[in-house]
Amino acid sequence: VEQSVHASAARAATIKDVARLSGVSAATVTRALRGHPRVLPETRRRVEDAAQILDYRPHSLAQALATGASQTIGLLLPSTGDRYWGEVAVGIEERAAEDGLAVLLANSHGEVSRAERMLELFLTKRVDGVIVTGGAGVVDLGRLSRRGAPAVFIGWDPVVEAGAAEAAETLPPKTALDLVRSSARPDAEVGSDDLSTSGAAVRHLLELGHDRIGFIGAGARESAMLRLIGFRLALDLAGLRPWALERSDGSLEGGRRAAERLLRGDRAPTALVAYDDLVAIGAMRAAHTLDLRVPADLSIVGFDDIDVAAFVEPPLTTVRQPKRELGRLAVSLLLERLDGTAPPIYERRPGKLVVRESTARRA
Amino acid sequence: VEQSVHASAARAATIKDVARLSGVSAATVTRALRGHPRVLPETRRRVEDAAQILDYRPHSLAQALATGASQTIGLLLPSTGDRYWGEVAVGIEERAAEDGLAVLLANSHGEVSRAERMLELFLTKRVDGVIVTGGAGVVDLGRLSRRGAPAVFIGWDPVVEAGAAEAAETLPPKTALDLVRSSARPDAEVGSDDLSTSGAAVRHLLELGHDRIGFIGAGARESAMLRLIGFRLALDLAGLRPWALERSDGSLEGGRRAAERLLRGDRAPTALVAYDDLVAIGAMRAAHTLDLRVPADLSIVGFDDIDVAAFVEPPLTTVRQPKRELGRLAVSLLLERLDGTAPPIYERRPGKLVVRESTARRA
DNA sequence: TTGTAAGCGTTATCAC
DNA sequence: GTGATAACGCTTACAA
Repeated sequence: VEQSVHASAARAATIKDVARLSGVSAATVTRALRGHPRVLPETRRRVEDAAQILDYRPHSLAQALATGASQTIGLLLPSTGDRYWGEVAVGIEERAAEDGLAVLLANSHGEVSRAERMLELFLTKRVDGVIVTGGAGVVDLGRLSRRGAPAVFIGWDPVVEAGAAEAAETLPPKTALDLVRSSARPDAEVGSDDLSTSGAAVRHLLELGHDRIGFIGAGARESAMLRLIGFRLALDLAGLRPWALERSDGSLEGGRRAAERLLRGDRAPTALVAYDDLVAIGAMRAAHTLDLRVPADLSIVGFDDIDVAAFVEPPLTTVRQPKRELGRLAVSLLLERLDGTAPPIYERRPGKLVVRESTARRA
Repeated sequence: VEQSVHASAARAATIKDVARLSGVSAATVTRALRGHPRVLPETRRRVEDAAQILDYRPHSLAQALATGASQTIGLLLPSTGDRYWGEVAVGIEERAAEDGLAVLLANSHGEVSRAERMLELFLTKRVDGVIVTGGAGVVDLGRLSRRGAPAVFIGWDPVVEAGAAEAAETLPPKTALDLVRSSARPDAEVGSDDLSTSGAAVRHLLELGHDRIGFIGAGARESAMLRLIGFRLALDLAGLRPWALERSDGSLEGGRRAAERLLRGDRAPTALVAYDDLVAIGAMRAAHTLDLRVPADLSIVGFDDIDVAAFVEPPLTTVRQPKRELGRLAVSLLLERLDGTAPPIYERRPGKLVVRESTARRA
């Protein structure tokens, strides 16, 4: 082994260096530093001092190899560029850091093959567990668990037959709900309480006197279907029917186009519930283009309360999701699963209606 | 060593298993699998088959320990919740994945202590290099290099004296520029070409006949100072002076407040260059609140072209930054530095003016 | 071309 | 309480 002349300056101190300096064995160094109960206080002090002097940091890869735990978790996001998931990621990273866990990041961009590849990378890197976000119903749950990596999902998308999105629109709401919920699910999943939260949005519009309320969804992802079903359920309760339903891809442009279709017909609604804020902002754009005033001619409510929601024109009424909290919660659940198995869990957190200026009493 | 009866099912295959099955030594397995030139084709095939059969994946932590390279880089962001940095992160993650590098993520939230702590975590995890984004002028460059971790910065904030932000406003532009550029810099840095890009924004407004042009900055971060200086330089060239200067913290709300101050006075500008799209959108909000029409009464141009920029009311004229490209570039530069040292580099990428509806000819 | 053996930096299991 | 010593899974001289 080649060693530079200035070895001490170049090379990071190892446990052996500390052992030598403090006059004990490497084994004792570990014990002293890891808080093992049976170490003489005096010994512990000597070791700690030596470690301090040498600026010793345990080599975490070596630790991982020896212990079998890498103290690292994998985080699979649709995209860090997405402001919703970006915020969720903040909560995840924050909570993980509190427990000294490092976070390995990957974006799936909604592509199955990419998701699989990145998950594989995580497993190669020997993560202790993974958090999969943004509905990757396609992820092979079996493989994950076979490989011994506990996983927590945020926003699981059930693997449903082709017609699921349509079913959520047409089947009796309760039936549709059963259908959505019947799919195989992961052991641990957290998310927002889409069903009730969507109801809150509808009730707000009902209170404002609206009865021609439309909905713009976002395909077959679970949150979209649940929000739609919640929407229908709430209308049912008021003895109303959805005035119009449109689908989008959940993007700004998708929202704009869907709203355009909705508003150009002769069955234009007076109020609109959008899948999320992005779709809602897209819809507002469409309204403006068509010379409709928001909220005078059209009320709009979104979901999430992303940061710009309060700054668009007019400021958007929306249902705030506890984004960071969801992230933190996911890590906590994962932590529980890291040592031993925990019971299956399906946690929903409520959103909160934030009334701003995009909704108004029906003209 | 305890071994379950179903060892083969429970335990992941190691290199020894592959060696045994293919009838060679572990050393040969490595060589065969890593593409070492001197392996008999026949042997290589046998090994590959065995690996395939056993579903063998090298334990990357063990590899890292043996080779000294973890094939992992650390990414320090201000926040994944920030849409600009979120997009940059997409480019980084994407480019890294192409080279099989894993990305360790951490958010600094602009806090020095947090940044230091996370950087420390990265080093503990033995990352091969780090990418530090969003102006962390406070990061101890010396320590990073002493610890042998190459670093690439995206958006370095020079460590400047307290009055720097003011200097950028008051000193002769060229002098201010020298001042900003005089600060110690990291070896490798990439970013947008703020100076020229800002000029493009100003020229656009000049062409529209504006001569009362204001600027809303964002403190002492380098990009803010350079954009301000570019702004002043471009006005100088036209024989004009800045009509008004305001500072903000670079947030939506900060932009709103700054614009409010600017627009309520009797020296209200007819056009505004904002530090970035967030500030610009905040400013638009202020304008609307004050019953000013955009762009009829006030033209506004932003920077970045974040996704909502095209969907706010009115759609925002802005300078598009090559966000993902910057991220990719940073990884490429880091890659060069990973093996051996590369020459210092300071790469600027130009932005592109995207004219939409928030700017118009002066009334 | 291939095998042997040492080593990467820890931790865990024994003894003492 | 502490020290040897053997793992952990892989790579890389050095021999053969």
